[in-house]
This record gives sequence, C-alpha cells and structure tokens, in this order.
Amino acid sequence: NIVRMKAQFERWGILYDWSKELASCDPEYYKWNQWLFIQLYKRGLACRGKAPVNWCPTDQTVLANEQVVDGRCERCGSEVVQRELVQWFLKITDYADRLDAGLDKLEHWPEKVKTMQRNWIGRSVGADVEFPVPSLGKPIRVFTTRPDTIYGATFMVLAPEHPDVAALIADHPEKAAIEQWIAGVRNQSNLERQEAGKEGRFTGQTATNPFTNEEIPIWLGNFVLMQYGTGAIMAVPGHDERDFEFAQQYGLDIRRVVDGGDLPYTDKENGVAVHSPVIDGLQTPKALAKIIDEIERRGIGKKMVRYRLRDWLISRQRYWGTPIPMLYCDQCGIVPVPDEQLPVELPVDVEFTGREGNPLAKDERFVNATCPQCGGHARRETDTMDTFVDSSWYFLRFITPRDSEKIFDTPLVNRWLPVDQYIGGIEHAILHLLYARFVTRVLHDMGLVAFEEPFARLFNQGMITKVGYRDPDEKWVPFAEIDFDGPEPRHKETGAKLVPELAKMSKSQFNVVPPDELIARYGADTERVYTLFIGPTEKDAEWSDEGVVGAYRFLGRVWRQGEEIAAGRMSGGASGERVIRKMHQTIDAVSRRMERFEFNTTISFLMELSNAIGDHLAGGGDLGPARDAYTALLQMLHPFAPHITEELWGMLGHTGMVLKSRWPAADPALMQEDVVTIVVQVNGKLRGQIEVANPPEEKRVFEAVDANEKVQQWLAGKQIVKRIYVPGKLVNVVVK
RNA sequence: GCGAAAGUGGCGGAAUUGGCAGACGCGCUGGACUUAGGAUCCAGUGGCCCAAAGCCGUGCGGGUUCGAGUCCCGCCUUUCGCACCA
Repeated sequence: NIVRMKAQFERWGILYDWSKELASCDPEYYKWNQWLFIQLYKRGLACRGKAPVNWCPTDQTVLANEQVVDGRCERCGSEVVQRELVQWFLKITDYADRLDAGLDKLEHWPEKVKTMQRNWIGRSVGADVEFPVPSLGKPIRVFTTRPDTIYGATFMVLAPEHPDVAALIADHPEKAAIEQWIAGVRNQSNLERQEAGKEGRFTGQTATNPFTNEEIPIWLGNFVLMQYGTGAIMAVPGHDERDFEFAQQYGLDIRRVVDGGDLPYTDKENGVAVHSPVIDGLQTPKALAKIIDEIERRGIGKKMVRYRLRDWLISRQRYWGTPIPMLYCDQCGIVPVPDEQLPVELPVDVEFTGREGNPLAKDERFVNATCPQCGGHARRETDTMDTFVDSSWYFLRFITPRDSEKIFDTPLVNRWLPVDQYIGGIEHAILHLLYARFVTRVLHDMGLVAFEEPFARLFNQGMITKVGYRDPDEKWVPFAEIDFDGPEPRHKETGAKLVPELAKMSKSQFNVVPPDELIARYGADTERVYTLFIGPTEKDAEWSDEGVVGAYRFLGRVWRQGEEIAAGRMSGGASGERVIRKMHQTIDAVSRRMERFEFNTTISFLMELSNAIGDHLAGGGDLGPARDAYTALLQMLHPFAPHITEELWGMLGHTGMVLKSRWPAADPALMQEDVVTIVVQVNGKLRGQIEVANPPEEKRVFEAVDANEKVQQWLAGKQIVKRIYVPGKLVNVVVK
C-alpha cells in the first residue's frame, strides 16, 4: 500500500520531504507506542477493566461494530453476543476537564469540531446526593444537574445493573421474574433498549427524600445507564421529560416545584397539557447554589462535575497492531516489559484461521516469556493496541523519525511544533483529534513538550463524491449493469428501478474515477486544477467528468500563450497598461485567497488573467507587458499545475525553477483603474451608469449624473428628496 | 426530539463592511476553420417579450433600510452531528 500510494503521490506531483517518512506498522515506530504505554501505566493512566465486546460464537472471534449487521456476524450470520473481557484502558477521563476547557483557546479550529468535542466530553455540573434507604441500612447516591428540583423527586430509578439491586429485591415475591427481566435488558444493545421504550419494575422498597422526608418508591428502569453518573437517579417527573414519561406509564406521582422554563408536558394520550401546581410553603423552591450549599452542610452529598466521556479502550483481539508490552508473571502479577527489551515485535509468521480468537494468543513462541523481576515464567499480553494510539503522537516523530534513543527530540519539537496547520476530514473531529490532544497533554505533564495543544489551526476539507446507484435492496450496482436509456436508470437484467446517491468514491459503490486513467488522458495538472476548481475546499463536491475539460482547455490555452510569447513575435502595438493592471489586481486577489484556502476562486482569477493576456496578444499588443503578466501567471499557477508551469518557465528562457522563484508582489498604485464606472440608481433601481476619472470626486460624480440623459428621464417631474453617494461605487437618487 | 450548517440560472459555483445578482467554468445555441469534429477559435446564453422599452428574479411569508442574496422575525426543505448522559 505504501509503495502504491507513494507512486500515486509522485504522479500527482505532490511534494513531501520523504526523508522524514515513517510507518507506524514498523517496529522502529511502534516501539515508542509501547514505551509511551508503559509511561502511562507508571503514571496510573493505563489500567485494566471489564468491557463488553461483540463476540461471534461460531467464528470464536471479536468483531468490530462495522462487522455486526442487524445483530449478526457479517461473515457467518450467527447471532452476535456481548461478552465481557478484561481489557486495557487509557484514562482519558482524568483529563476530561482540561480537554474541555482547552477548546475555548483553539480560536483557529472550526466551531463545528469544537462543539462536537464538547458534546462528546459532555461536561455537566450538578450534585451527588444520598437518599437513605431504610431496608438497606445505607443510602443510595444519585447524580443530578437539577438539585433545585429535589422537592419534586417522587421516586427513584436504578439501572438494572446497579450493585444494590440484588439486595433490594432479595425478599421480593416475584424475584425470579424481575431477575429474568434484568437479564433480558442486559442482553440488549443500547439501540435495542431505546427501541423497546421505557420499561421498569418496582423493587418493593423505598428511599427517603432527604428534603421532603417522604418515602419514595425505588424502581428499576431500562433508561437509566450504569455507565453514567452513579447508575441511579432521583426522578423528578414534574421537570424531566424522561421521568415524566416513566411516571405516566406506571402511575407515579408528578409534582411541579419550580416555575418557568421547564414544561408544560403534553399528556400523550389525551393531548392536553398537564397542570400540576407549583407547591410552595414547606417545599419552597430554592436556587441551585443554595440547595447545593445545604446538601453539603448536611453532609448528604456535594457539588459534582460529571462527564459523558468514557475511558479509552485500546485493547484489540485481532492480531494486527502494536503488542501491548505487558507480562503476566505467575509470581509477580502484572509486570511491564523493561525498556531495553522493547520493541515487543509482532510475529509475522502466525497462523491465520480466521476463527477461534486471536492468532497471537495461540502462538506459543510469542506468549511464553520470562519475568524480568523474578526470572520465572510469564505470559505475554496478546491484545494489541488500537491504531488511534499510533496517530495520537506521530506528528512529534516527524522531526526525528530515525531516532532509536528516544521517542522524539524535545528541544526540536518545541521549536517546530505545535503543528501550524492541520488538514483532515471531519471524520476525525472526535476520536483522533481528542486522543492526540489527550496524549499531548500527558506528554506535557511528563515535561516532554512545552505545549498542551498539538494543532494550532485546523481545516476540514470536503470529500470528492460521485453518484452511485442502489437497487431496491440498497445494494450498489456497477455502471456496466445499468440501463440509462429509459426515463429512469434500471438494472439491465432484473429491470429493478435504481436510486442514485452521492457518496465518497469507493470501489464497493462502483463510483470511483481511476486517477491513473484521468492522468493518462488529461495529465496530472488538469486533475489538480479541476479538483480545486470544482468548489470550496471545505465542502463536499460532486465529481463531473464533463467539468474536467474546462480545466484542460484552460491549461491548453496557457500553453499556447506561452508558445506565442516564447516565439517572440514582436509587434510594438497596443500598450500594455490594461494587462499590467489586470496582473497586479490578480496578484492581489490570488495572494489573499490562497491564504484562506479559497482555491476555486483563485483559479477563476487566474483564468481571467489568462483571458486578458489572450486579448492583449490577439489585439497585436506589445510583447513586453504580455511577458511580464504571463510570468506572474506561471508563478501563481505553479502550485496548481506544477508540471506545465515549470516546462513553460524554461521555454520562456527563465533560469532556475518557478518553485524557487519569489512570489510576485502587487503594486497598489498600478492596480488603480483610470476611469471608474459608477452605478446610478433612482429609488434603489438601476437606471444608468456613468464613467468618472479616478479618483472620483463627489462633485464630478453628481455633475455626471445631472448630465446623464437616461437618468434624467427617470427624474423628470419628480421631486428629489436626497442623493446618496457611495464613494467609487454608486449614486442613489431618492425621489417622490 | 436536541444542536449546527446550508437553500442563488439547465449544472458546479461567484458576490470584502448591506451597494451593478449570476464572476469563473460546464452545458446549450449559432458561427469560423475543417474530408471530419467528441480538437481549436469567435459570439450569445436568468425568466417574461418577435424585439426594444419595461417588468420579474437569490426556498416561502413578513419587517428594517435610500438600497437586502447579505440584517431581524416567523415558517418550509435538505444535509450533518448527537440521540434516554439524569
């Protein structure tokens, strides 16, 4: 893949400093993934925990989410089960607050990406509160962002997985039925849970609302998640839509205690708003801060900030990837591989059966090791790392990719980084960019980098898409099998109606435009120019085969102009003021737009300059100015069409390379037009144009307006209320 | 459901702070050069109208303004993100 991609880049004329190349699958690189992992482990940021994986019982293997289709194994069709495995996590949650706060300082990142990260981190401020449970002899702790509504907490709901559930239902007469229900909920995926709607069971026990001192029922509910907060909630159906829905379903008390903002809820069955009076007196609503104070004073809870973010599960059981450098010693327990034994190399000769679990785990040579502490027998960890670990710090390695002594060179990294401009697709908005920000902060805390944010500026480019066709089963159909002759595309054999859909180019969707064919037909420069001309860089764009010829014609025209100028046909005709003015205007516009990645309009300005040069030459104009303007054109066009511009550069007799020439500078004085056209409006409608010498003086402009017959016709018999002059642009005469 | 972005010719798209809507390109129409044209060059191309004059025109309905694609209010549609996170 690397060889093929590099060949493609070369054909496109893309310039990289290949001396800095690295490959994250190379032990020379992933040795430092392992070193980094051990550093995290030593700092308590890598730890083991249970997490469910998708498990195919037939193939005996872990599946990625993408390989689970409708709850079944993509390959063999068996039902996929959730299995709990002990796996490695990186404690990104320890950095949740800093990762959230840091977003505010990233002023050159797209708002959209920052919002996505904020939502992902999901910071919520609230309070933990304990509700005494007499039958348990201890309280149950809940998290709420609305402690001010605690007077309206009329029941409590626990996640079915909550650790206190067993004790609560121990004496329940229908214990078995409840346990069966819990097992059913546990086996559901999050999606299935949601589709099932809200469901619950009453435990038969009560808790005490610490503010009303009422006994409130404790329920189990499928909508309460064990992974968030404490896995238990105080339900305030008067102010929370989910609690309301649950309360209605099971006939529980609904009480409103705070005015404003919250509801009204609509009774779904009757379609009427539920009116529940705000209760005052004893249950006086209190401001959030006051309630939290009181909770803390009474010692039943405290202010709490919680995050939606979970720890980063990096274990993979699929062989490929960086081996996690840990040993399990029969005597000493978990022991990291010593630095001098790194890298732990991934064996390349393991047997692949495509089933029965991780091939690494069955490779005895890999698994068996010696404990570095006691010298006894140890087994290697056979999980490998998520590849996002590779990409969480690679940008630091580009400076010294061959260094075998250390992960990177701190002084050099501090000089060159953070990355000035990062470019990538929006698909990395959350995972990659969040992991890289996390790892950079850890390295900062280790004193290895001076900065906390790895990427100063971020730009999300769009994708080139192309239409593909799907049949009624949503399967993509190759173009060769489509009949386009009728009013709508149909499958040649089955006759099925096909639905067009724009998608990222992909072999599986049969909508790829092979770059090699295009390059063979039009050249790499044409493809580059067209790809950037097609639309704004940050937006997705639809590839159009017809559109390519526009770029091809443009470059052809530039080429012929070069030939004509190089041939040196002297004429000494029309002066070149006009083309020189256009040149300076173009340099100015292009220089600004390139900075802002506005390549589509940049190219349109270059096309205009080329057209101006063409007009000048066709009019028998003086060759000198044409040559100057053309030279600037080559320099500005070079980033887009490097191959032909270098060729033309030489053809014109310039020495060296365009690439190394100095970017042209615009002279503001020479950009000025001699005569400016000023638009004349009457009551805001365009009624005429006047030409005035530049710079346009207000007095002259109004004189010209008065002298303009066409405009005067519109003013005849009218009373002029006022005249507005926008310098150099327009006059608006307001009449009655 | 919540949040964000966007809606401009037949198509991709232009339009610094409110100031000539449709730059540039594709396509289309006509012409030139050609044995030929799917090469190249020239001209035209938002709609109504034979044409001119004129009128209309940036998703829909209001508003602010001398002037609105651009600002404000209310809708509609599309795309993307999140989706029981207490």
